[in-house]
Amino acid sequence: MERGRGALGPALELVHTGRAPTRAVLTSELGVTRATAGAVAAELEALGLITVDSRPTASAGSQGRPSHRLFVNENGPVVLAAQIHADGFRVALVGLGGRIVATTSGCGTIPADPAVVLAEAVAAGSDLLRETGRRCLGAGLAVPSAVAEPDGEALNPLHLAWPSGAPVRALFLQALADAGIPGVTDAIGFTGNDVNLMALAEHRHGAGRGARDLLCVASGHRGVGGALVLDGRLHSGSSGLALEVGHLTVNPEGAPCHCGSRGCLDVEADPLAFLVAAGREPGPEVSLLRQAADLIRDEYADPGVRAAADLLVDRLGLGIAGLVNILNPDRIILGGLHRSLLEADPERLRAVVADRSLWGRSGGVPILPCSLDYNSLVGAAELAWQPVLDDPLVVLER
Amino acid sequence: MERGRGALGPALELVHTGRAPTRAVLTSELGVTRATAGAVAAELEALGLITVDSRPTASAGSQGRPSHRLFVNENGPVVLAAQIHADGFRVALVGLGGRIVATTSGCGTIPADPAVVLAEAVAAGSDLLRETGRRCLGAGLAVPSAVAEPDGEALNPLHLAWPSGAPVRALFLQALADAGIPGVTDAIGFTGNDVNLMALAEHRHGAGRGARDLLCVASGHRGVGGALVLDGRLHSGSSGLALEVGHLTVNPEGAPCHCGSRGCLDVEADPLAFLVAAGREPGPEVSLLRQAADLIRDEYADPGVRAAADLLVDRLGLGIAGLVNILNPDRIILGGLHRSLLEADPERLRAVVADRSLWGRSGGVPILPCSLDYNSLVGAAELAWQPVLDDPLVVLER
DNA sequence: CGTATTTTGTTTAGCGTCGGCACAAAGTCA
DNA sequence: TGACTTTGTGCCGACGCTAAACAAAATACG
Repeated sequence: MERGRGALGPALELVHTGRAPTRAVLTSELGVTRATAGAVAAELEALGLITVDSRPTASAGSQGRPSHRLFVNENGPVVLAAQIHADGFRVALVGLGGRIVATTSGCGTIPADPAVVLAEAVAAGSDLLRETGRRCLGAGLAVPSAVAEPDGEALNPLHLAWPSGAPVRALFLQALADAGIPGVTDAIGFTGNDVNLMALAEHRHGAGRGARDLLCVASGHRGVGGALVLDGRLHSGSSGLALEVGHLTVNPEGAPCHCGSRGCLDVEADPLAFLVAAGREPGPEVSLLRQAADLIRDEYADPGVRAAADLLVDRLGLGIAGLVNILNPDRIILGGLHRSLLEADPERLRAVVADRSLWGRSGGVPILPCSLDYNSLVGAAELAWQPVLDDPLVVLER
Repeated sequence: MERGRGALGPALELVHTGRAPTRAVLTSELGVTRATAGAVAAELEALGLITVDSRPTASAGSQGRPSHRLFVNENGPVVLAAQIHADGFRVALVGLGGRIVATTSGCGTIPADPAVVLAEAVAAGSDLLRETGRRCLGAGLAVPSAVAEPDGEALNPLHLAWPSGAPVRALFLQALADAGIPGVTDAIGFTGNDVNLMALAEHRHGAGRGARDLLCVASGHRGVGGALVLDGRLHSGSSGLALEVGHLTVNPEGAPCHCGSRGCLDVEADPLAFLVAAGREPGPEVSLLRQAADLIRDEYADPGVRAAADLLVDRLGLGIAGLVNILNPDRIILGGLHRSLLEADPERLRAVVADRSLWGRSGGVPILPCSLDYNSLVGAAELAWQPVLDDPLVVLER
């Protein structure tokens, strides 16, 4: 009927990730004619996904007719994103462009039954949907553990007191169905490890934008997680268990690890390791990450704290160098404790990585702190948006 | 003009990799109608790339009209593949389907000037082309070292006495141009690390067929190499230096390595390490790999040899388990010495990997020996075939 | 042994999607 | 103000596919 069907998804992704501010850019990025790009934009606008500002822009610079500007529709549909963490859960409605439209959280002890938490989170999301009146096109969930494919089971969710192997995806889908969230069918509901989702979010909307091979490393509470985005897609391995980087050996004389080895990244470079190295007694009141990050922020001048930070940076650098030798990414982003360590002394970590990775060439890879708030939450939303980005028509015409 | 243009490349790849023996299979694999599949097959036949056997097949089994069978054209065009190794070079003409049409080799000491060797190899390939009268559509080169992108420079070609950073791709292209090989322009000539190319070949035509995430590990002379094929494409990292797996720590108390650490896979699991562990003096007459493989084949019953093999398997298993935790492949293929070790005792290696990888689930990944002769050579040919597989028309209509 | 059934291959018609092109619109530059 | 540059849009035609009918070649079954 109309022009521009095949290119609909790629075009939406370009606007979504902020890489197509105008129809002219869309034309070149998609490699189609202006006519087709115009038709694609018109179709996306008709679908309510993007808006076009055709007012004469006060354009500075180049000559020629100024472009109309393309925006994600700020009042368009949203997806429901939920994140479970050690201290509770957080739920958000996220629009295209990774914009958080509304968010709420629930705190307190996480019950041992994941179904209860997920039902609470979904109920909170349902409330948000009712309050805002937004149309919901999907839902995504972030959990702080590995998620095994193809069934979406949480493996070893250590700091949640959940049973290992809990079928979180099925439970999440059930909770969504029970809540009767309009627009979300059984087929749409995605689940992922929180570091994976941080990587996805940072790649689309944050410090990882434009990277082809993006490596993320983060430590939130206990242990160290990794994630890899290749050509814009999350690489989670054949069964979802890739980038379990916590058991790289970074200190042959180090502390024993439950994996049977010793000196693993997991036990040498997480918040607890940092607090212990700094000679602080970890308190139970706030999260280990918060305690560690506050210590770096407030007492970095203290020699003991500084020494502990340097030690952890050296260990972390060894682990990252190993990953650089294996994955050869073109950008690295750090989250959680590692972000704090990087920001406190960017040069030390870069030097260690460059020194221990095999070729100066790949050792010179940029290492950046993550740049988004709630990046796992936004990443969970990306999972939910993916079907829309793949083909806007089939999802919207339900 | 005709039907079936967009699907031409995918269709050729299906026949090339042996996944489309008939038009009927082509129909379902491409997700098109029988009409289109027929047109595609006709076009590929007209281009001289495939042949169709429409004789009434003595088909056993299913009912209905028997399919005509599709074959790669055995008398069709070829690509030139060259491999440089410690003992000399080998050159082959390789047709579609990874079939080696003709091959020759040059032995002797590799001169310190790579341009000389490459010119010799290309000259040998030129002779083969003249003798066979085949049309040549491209050329690929395999070298036993990392190859840095985007310029194709060989880094640390330790056992070739070449300078590190030698621009082997440019030299190869120059040699091809000097030889005036018809059909090969400056734009077509590809270079890759030999383990990478082994992985590519095994994925397309060997033990890796059908795998989605394929990990290869091999040791040919000194050191250990790795390679990864993701979704049918070689993952060589942002600058071609991915899967440098030789410096994974597999023995904290092990021998020092030139990288500054100790107990690296490179020095713990290569042919030299095996010969030393078995108490044999490596001789200079044949390659270290040959000596090690012969020892395993002929004297595996000897307690010292057996103990050395077990030790290397344990070290190798530790390294592979680390890779499994990071990459989560769905199949692993071993080459060189590691193939011999695997074939001598398949269960020991599998047990070590399963034991040391984090989840039994990903620990249960199949580990297989490589199955092709000259797999690096065939892989180099795959590099050269790739443009044809991507779009048969642009390459053939020159 | 002949007919129905199944599966494959081919032909024809039709249509959807995109490129090419001409033209209009909206700015800058001299 | 007029020439130039760049962007947006409408129209037409071509290309590449699907759909549907038909033909061919085997098996299944009475």
